[in-house]
Amino acid sequence: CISMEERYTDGSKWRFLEHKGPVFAPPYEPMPDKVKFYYDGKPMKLSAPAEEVATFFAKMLDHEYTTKDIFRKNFFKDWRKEMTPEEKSKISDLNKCDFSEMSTYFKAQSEARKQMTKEEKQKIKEENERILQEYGFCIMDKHKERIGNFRIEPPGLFRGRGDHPKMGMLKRRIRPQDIIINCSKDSKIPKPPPGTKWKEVRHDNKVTWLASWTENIQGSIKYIMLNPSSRIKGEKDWQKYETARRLKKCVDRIRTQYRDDWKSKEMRIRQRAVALYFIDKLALRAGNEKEEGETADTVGCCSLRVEHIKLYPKMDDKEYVVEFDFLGKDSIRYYNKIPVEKRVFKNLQLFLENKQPEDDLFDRLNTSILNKHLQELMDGLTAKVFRTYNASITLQQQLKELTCGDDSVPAKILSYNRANRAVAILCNHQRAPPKTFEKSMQNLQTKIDDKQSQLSTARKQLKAAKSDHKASHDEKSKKAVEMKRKAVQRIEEQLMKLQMQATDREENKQIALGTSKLNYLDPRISVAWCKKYGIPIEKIYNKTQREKFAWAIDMAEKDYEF
DNA sequence: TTCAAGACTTGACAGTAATAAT
DNA sequence: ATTATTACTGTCAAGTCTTGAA
Repeated sequence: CISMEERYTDGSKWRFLEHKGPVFAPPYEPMPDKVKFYYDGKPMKLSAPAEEVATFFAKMLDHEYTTKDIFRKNFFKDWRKEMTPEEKSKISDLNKCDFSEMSTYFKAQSEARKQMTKEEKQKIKEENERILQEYGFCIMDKHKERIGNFRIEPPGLFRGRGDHPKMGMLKRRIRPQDIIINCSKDSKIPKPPPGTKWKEVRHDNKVTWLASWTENIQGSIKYIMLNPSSRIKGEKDWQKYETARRLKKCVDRIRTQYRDDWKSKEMRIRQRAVALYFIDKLALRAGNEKEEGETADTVGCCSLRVEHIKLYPKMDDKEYVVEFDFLGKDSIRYYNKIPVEKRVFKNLQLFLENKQPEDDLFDRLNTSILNKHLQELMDGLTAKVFRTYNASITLQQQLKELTCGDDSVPAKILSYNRANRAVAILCNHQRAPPKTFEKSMQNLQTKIDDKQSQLSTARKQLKAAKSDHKASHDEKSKKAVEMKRKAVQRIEEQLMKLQMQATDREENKQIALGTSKLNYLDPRISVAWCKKYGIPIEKIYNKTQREKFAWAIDMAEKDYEF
């Protein structure tokens, strides 16, 4: 068994690390000559670099964002950088560019890929498997571990989320000379592709990554790291939940404290206390400040602006209602109306005084001030621990409330999903309703209707069999009654299962359960629940999830308490 | 104290594989 | 066997938080 503390006391993450380096994106294959690009109605042969970037645009032609001004502007600017001087002087207006033949060509290609024979598909699959076996694993401290992302991201056009100022920019191709390799000195150093060199080979065992490079859009660093099933990720995950459990022990004290701070003479303390209240009660993210113009305009708690909240002294039958409306991570909208305590409300009014809509709500606060304060309240406490804690405790409490021991397995699973859903709603984990949602809902309803008529038929048959038996009283008719009874029972079960499915799906239309399940819910709660109610763990976690949570599946007994 | 760089977690979603229905 | 549907996996962007230098 591994210890709760870090494996090494000096902050090192490993002693030995050996891997084969990353897999690069396949090189660009020029268009066949018959596929033409047209400028101003006339065919024009592009140089390979310009053509490659043009194909990125052509591949996206069906997407709405290729019509957006910013996207087009950014793309065109970066595209021109790849052109020869002649191309540059000729191609001056994106609106005169016709990529449609390229687009058609790619569609045909993807159609052809779908039409491949079984053998061809099998061959590709085997090749992928070979690459996985060769590059997808590493050795870390005597263990063979799965690597998370061993393929380098291919070049393409950047599509940020939401209203991103950099959408359409060229994400450049990553070459071996861009890559920093990290491994141990005494390992076999990965070989760069023939004729190339790595940017650097280093041996830093204070970090967990195997390779890194700097991407050109934001200038941030990207990493190759291990899969969630690895020891190093698993231990970290466990640690995260243990920190959240420590918060459970002192959360009452912290709540008392911040409520007290609502009355503080100092503005910065009041702001800190109100912000913390939101983080605790609404599971808001911390909200680091962001560089303006570099990313989409999104906020979290500390970066909320005046324009993001509205105060209603009275709304319907409630008093002191705060209405939140802002774009959070990934530009997902957060909309919520909640009644708050009078003191919070009065404080908010105070914070809003003499401010413009675009001013910060908490002008005396940022995440680093808040986290410094939290650190003093509990070792290892930061804003995000509240999200983990509230998510996990909600799951545990909802499971307790919703699960009925006498329920069938599908009913219990519906309860589990509802508990999971409560968490997803708390964390505002939304998804776009699946494109085929309405249709698939209809299909399910048809199935239910069919099943219902099957049931009534079966019931009639049972009735008939019974009266038959009453008349004859022989063995054969008795058996027939039993058969029919079983048939009815079976159909009833199937019907119930379908109805459960329909309910579950309907309630889940705009809610994404995956993120909370993977990142916020202490898996030991789920494992314990499965054990307690005799639910196979496979019903809750698929294979990947079971691998990620192997530590919890090993560890938790039916009486585990978060 | 501020700032940026760095390392790591969290997040929605698209493409693909697996399974079910026809 | 083929097609439709669902489940899963990989992708890669966007957060959080820490650290170290100015």
